[in-house]
Amino acid sequence: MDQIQIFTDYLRQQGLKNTSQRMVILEVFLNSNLHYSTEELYLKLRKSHPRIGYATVHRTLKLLAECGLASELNFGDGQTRYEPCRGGQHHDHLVCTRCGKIIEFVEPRIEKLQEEVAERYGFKIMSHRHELYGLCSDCSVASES
Amino acid sequence: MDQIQIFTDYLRQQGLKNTSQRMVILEVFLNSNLHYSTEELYLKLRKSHPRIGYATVHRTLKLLAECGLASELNFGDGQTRYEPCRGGQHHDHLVCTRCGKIIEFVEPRIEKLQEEVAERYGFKIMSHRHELYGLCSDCSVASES
DNA sequence: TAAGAAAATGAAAATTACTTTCAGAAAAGT
DNA sequence: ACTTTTCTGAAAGTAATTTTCATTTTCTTA
Repeated sequence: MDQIQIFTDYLRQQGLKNTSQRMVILEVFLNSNLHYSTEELYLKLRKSHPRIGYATVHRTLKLLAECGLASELNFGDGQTRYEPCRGGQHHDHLVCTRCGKIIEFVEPRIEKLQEEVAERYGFKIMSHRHELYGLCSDCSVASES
Repeated sequence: MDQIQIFTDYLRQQGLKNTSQRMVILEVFLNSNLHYSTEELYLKLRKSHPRIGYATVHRTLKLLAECGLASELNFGDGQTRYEPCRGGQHHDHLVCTRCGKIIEFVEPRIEKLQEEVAERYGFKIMSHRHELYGLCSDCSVASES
């Protein structure tokens, strides 16, 4: 089942309506590998669909997060970002504090140790965030000058 | 060198002034093991020092973070929190999404794997955040009912 | 110690990101 | 088509944080 189907099913199931705006936002959102903030996605959409408002973009991103098609990210810059969930492997992020580049990483051994830690405290993990901040390879070279 | 000394040295070095407000805020902040938001610390301070303003508390917490005496935490509830840095071992957090309890954990093996991941991408880690969200032992028992 | 320069304070205003409101527009059921 | 319900977009409202500004305080320097 593709992502458009997942979304339309979710809308129907919730008694919500399938509007052209929602479809456009979903499509543009999916066809990118970026980590959009609401603002950024709104600005991008405005080029091709100038009539779509900020609030609609915001509300749609929330919906996408609800139905599992997007995940909310927060890198401490005061803006919530969204990335498409491709149903693949869970990943975390390296964030370059100089150029803003975001690299995704997968490290199952860390996931495993997390579980171990949680168990130590009788804690039941529902979600987590793990972000490494610093300089990406380009920027750490650049800053040596 | 104690923390008051670190702070006064930092102030002098930056050409900033050593005021009674700053000292009071530092003292109250250090004498607690909580993870204060600006609001919470302001309210606590107001009981003993009603003349201290919110903005001063906010500015002082920022200063403490700058000079390494506090670290900023962000658990996604829209409030920045601060905890005293005791120069001890680095720790991360388990956050109970039901009762708000915050448990600190230390897991050097995770720290080590992080470094390994960073190396994989030629990335130089400056800081990181790692938080596990879920139910603490009390709350997971309570929610079984 | 007093005077001057520089910075801090606290109240209020401004900013920022996000969320809600509301009147008109669009979708889905009848 | 008609009716009900939900959406939309613009604008207003929130909440946390940050800045402004007139006044006060601190830290030299005379």
